[in-house]
Amino acid sequence: MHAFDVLGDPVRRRILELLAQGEQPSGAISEIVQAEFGITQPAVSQHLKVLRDSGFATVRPDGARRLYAVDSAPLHDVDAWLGQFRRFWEQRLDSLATELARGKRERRLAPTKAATAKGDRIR
Amino acid sequence: MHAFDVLGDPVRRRILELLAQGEQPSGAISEIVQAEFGITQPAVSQHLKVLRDSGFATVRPDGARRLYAVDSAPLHDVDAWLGQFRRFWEQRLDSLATELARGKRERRLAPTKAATAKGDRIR
DNA sequence: GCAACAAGTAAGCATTGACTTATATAAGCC
DNA sequence: GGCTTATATAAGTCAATGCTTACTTGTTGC
Repeated sequence: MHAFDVLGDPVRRRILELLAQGEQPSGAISEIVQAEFGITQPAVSQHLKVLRDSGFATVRPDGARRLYAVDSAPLHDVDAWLGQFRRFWEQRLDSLATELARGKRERRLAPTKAATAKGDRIR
Repeated sequence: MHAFDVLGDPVRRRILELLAQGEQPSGAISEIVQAEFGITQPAVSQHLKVLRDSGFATVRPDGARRLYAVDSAPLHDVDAWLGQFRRFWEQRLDSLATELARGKRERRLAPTKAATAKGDRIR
């Protein structure tokens, strides 16, 4: 199963969010997810299996419990794939920054009608 | 359909990769994808519809053609979600950098048996 | 040892979604 | 106007997946 398919399920995303806060036993995860999504313990266990098999989570036995933790490797891969699109929003942020800088300079020199009409506040 | 579900499909990911290189007509995309995945034109058109409906792509008519382009907003959202895990691999990179620096320093001062035994080359 | 608990597996069912072929819409061209 | 090209939509099929209930496995504590 591809990394993006794994992340396609809201339950699995929620589990990863919980694990992002640190290692947790199956039971604690199950309890929260069952409450939030209204599904049974086996259903959660099946999702944990998917996360294990796809490398998103690691398990470590602790007596009768299983402690789950995030393995960031596949998430890193996803991040890398997104990399090829990052310039799109970074570019927009840059031009926004440029725009703001220009506006600020203009206001500093001589406040214009255009600048104030757009709803910009002069600080 | 959730952003991650959209990205779950390999055909849609490929289309986005193609669009990352710039605006392109449906036909050009279709041609490539059909060749690579062995699917029909309507199948590609349906994927384009999903990308449109979910906000990943925008369309603009050009005569009989439709020019598609990436809309980065949902990709940016996905990137933001990944943000909560970024520290996991950044932390690992930091410790790797530290480790390399330590190794380099040790080798510079006095090459040890341990360092060379691990297969490290002295440059 | 055995009851209780924690977690995973099995089997079956329902839904979703990605594909196909067939068809519709609309623009380009002679 | 009528043929061709470009793209989208409709309807139907099939496989994948996420759920359920039932059951198994392994650990704890008396």
